[in-house]
Amino acid sequence: MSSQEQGSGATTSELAVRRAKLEQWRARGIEPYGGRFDVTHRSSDILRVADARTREELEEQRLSVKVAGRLVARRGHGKAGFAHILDQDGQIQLYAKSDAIGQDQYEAFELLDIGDWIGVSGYVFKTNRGEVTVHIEQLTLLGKALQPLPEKWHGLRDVETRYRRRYVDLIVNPPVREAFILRSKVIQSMRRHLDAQGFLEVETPTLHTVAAGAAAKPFRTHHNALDMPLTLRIALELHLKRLIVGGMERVYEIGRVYRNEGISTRHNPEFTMMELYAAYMDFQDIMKLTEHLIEQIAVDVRGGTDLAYDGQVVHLKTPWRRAHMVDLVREQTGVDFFALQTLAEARDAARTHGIEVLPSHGFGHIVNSFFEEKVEHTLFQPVFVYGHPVEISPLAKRSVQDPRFTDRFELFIVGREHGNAFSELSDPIDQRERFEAQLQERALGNDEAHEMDEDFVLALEYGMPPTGGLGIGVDRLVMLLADQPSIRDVLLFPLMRTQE
RNA sequence: GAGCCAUUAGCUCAGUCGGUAGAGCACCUGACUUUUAAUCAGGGUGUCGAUGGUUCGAGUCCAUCAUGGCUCACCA
Repeated sequence: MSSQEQGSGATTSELAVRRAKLEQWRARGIEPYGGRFDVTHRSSDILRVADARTREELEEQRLSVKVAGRLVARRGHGKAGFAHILDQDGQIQLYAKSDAIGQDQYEAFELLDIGDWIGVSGYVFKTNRGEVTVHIEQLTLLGKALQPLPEKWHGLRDVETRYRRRYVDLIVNPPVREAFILRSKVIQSMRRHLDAQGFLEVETPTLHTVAAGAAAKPFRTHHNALDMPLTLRIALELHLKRLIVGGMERVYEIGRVYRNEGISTRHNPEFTMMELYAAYMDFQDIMKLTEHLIEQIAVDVRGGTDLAYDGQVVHLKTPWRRAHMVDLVREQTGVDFFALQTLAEARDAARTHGIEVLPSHGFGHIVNSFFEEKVEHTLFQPVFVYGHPVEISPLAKRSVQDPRFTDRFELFIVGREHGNAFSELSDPIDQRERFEAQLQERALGNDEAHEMDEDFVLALEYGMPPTGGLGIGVDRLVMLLADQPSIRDVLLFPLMRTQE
């Protein structure tokens, strides 16, 4: 094996055959990596036009088309042959006949390999069996494939190869292509509905000097010219709220965030968040906004609100259930944290129920641990869980009823968190204290506690209107709507360890 | 980070008790002018993930490593 063939997929001989064909094309005076091609129809356009006509009508009209795509199947019959090409919309059959296109063009047709990009011009007809087919009049090689494609029947199953060579996965596994088209539609729909409500889409920095806005370990990097440490953002939150201070009353951003943490079926180091902030709203308003947004997206991309997920049915018809975190914990465990007043009581309850308590854990952390351990996985149908403890919510406004808790909610669907929202903390003095409490946690060993963001506190000192904010994990929403069990199935290029 | 599982032809997979590797598709040669996973005749193209070990002999047994998957941990 020569060095340039190292690591390639195919056997030396199959590669050699295709390389030889490359030279045969050149010998015919044809450059195998061609130039532009005027496409008049996608495969779906041809099917739509032809389906509306009978065989006889098509024969009379001789509708001319130019279509391009990747050769994915071919069946030769001596001096004639059929083929299928795949374009972004799907497949269309081609028919080549030596009598009609001449010996030279027919030899070219026979020289093609599965995987080659071609353009054809011809006319549309229906075969004896009724399949809409383009009768080739002119064949153009647009791009030679040197690697063979996986098998037509079983496709590509090997999960590792599917992720590492997503381009092959997209070619041979149609449901994969559909899932990513759906992803695009989800984001499109999200934008449309937010834009319609007067939200302004903005872009904020991904290189941050302070890793705040979420509890997560950041990626660290460095700017050479300024000789300055930087982190990749772990959230969009604090910059978007600065814009609220600046008087941009409704803003949102759909963007990548980065967290230097474990990888699982629900976590990738980089993922897509949508965060929005709306002046004069509170977390109750955001609940309504959230459920309607997701309901509308589901209708847009799935045509309804009852969705199959993992063999069960999720009902996304609004309104959704609202439940206080403490009430849910009481339902599942009988422990009523409204009634417990001291940290000691909470620790006792945790010991009784086998909940681990770390030294840095306060009352609120214990409530949260109960929720995560005992409740979270039970929440299959959509539910807004509200009233998170203040200790785990350093950016949320305290609840007027009980200042140990906040006006915050998380949205759970299929046992997973899909969104996080609150009435934003706008009191700069309280905000500074919350950051300081986070720094103390950090000192006690929680390296995911927030860092102090002095400039953000300064912004709040200029005055922020009452504001409701929301973050939605876009990847998880796509997983839900596409009925995919792993985040890697909705990320085109999930992070993989490098080989060798 | 831990446990379990997987890794054999380009792809999808067999491979029994340890005896020097097989099928289908793809590919190659030939036949065939409306096929549909086209068909017919012929051809096996391989560092059995890697490295050690046990053995007369290892795809198979053992150890280590690599990569991946799942579960757990982590991750609001």
